[in-house]
Amino acid sequence: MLKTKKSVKRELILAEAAKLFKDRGYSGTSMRDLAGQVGMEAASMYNHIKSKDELLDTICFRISDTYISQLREIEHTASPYSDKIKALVRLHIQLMVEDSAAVSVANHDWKYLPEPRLTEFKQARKTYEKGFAALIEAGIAAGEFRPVNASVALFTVLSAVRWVELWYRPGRGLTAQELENNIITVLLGGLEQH
Amino acid sequence: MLKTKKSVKRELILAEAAKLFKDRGYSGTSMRDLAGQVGMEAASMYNHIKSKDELLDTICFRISDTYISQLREIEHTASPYSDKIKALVRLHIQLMVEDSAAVSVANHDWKYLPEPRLTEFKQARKTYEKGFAALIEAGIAAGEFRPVNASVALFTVLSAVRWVELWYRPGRGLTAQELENNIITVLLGGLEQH
DNA sequence: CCTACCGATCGGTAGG
DNA sequence: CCTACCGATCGGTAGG
Repeated sequence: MLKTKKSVKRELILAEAAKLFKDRGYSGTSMRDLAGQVGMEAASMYNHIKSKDELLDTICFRISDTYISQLREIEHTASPYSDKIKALVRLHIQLMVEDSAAVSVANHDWKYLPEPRLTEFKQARKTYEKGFAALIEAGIAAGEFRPVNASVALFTVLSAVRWVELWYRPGRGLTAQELENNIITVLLGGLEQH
Repeated sequence: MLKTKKSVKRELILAEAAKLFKDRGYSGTSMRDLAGQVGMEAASMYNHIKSKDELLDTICFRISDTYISQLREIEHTASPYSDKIKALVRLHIQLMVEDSAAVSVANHDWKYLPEPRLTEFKQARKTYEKGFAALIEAGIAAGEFRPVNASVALFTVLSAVRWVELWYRPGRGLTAQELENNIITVLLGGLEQH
């Protein structure tokens, strides 16, 4: 019972931390800022968390774990490579729309992770990128995709999805579905008419 | 003579500041870190600069001025819209390759600008985005581009170019030319075969 | 361009 | 969960 209440408070702190880290950056956010947002004194938060570093660590690795487990699932489906790539693009957009603060922190503030977690995070990201690139290369080998440089295609696709976090506001004209469809059209079909 | 030497030193400080801000963020970089990189004491830098804020301001507005003046030039050329978009994509990639630290700071740390410069920077960015989006819409109206949502296409293109700053290292397999050509192929032609 | 230093704020702990 | 407080570090200034 007590344990449950504490973990609820801990989740609240994590959620507010993600928002503040997104808006002001990890270094730009003080534990007193965060405490104010949560509604307690800075010292009191240390009953729920170990340190500022630990907040960043939890936020970053939850996101990277999600990406990697979803990639594994998609790898094991039997469908065309273009469908696999589309599914990954939709995954990125959905996560960004659902949990934009945490995704943003994992994208920008991971560099403040202290060792050895910094190295572990970079390795997780590399694992994900290699799996994604392998799908693109397989798609090229299968004749589904143009013979572009797979790394360039990978990063073009991955990054094309990242400004969603900066400008997309749900309910301002465009639904998440329309957003997905438009981005996939540009990335898979290209801007030009054929 | 003295004036020249001072401005040379000032440019050195600006260049090192851009590198540190890129690597550690604006808030994560102390004036003592920067002084160490430049080779003087923190207090001595204030003979060349006014404040830490002023460094950020100069870096950010130099970049936004460059983008806007180049956009104006491209707008006034008489060429197909797809060529105009390609020229803008090449401009982004070239600036990123040539001056990746400053571009990175203008992309990520502008939010630490103090008012009223923060508002001015946002306005400059909006001006650029509107000009870029207008070219995409004109291209759609002219039948050159698919009828996608122009805002989505704009941000997909703009952001597709941003991971260049994170992973591209000159002379590691890919030249800047090959990079440009591959990115343009994916964005304009699409990943899928047609 | 340096030494010496300012007040403010940082992440975190002690003790209740 | 709070008050009180720690040593460290921050951006910046005075004065030479």
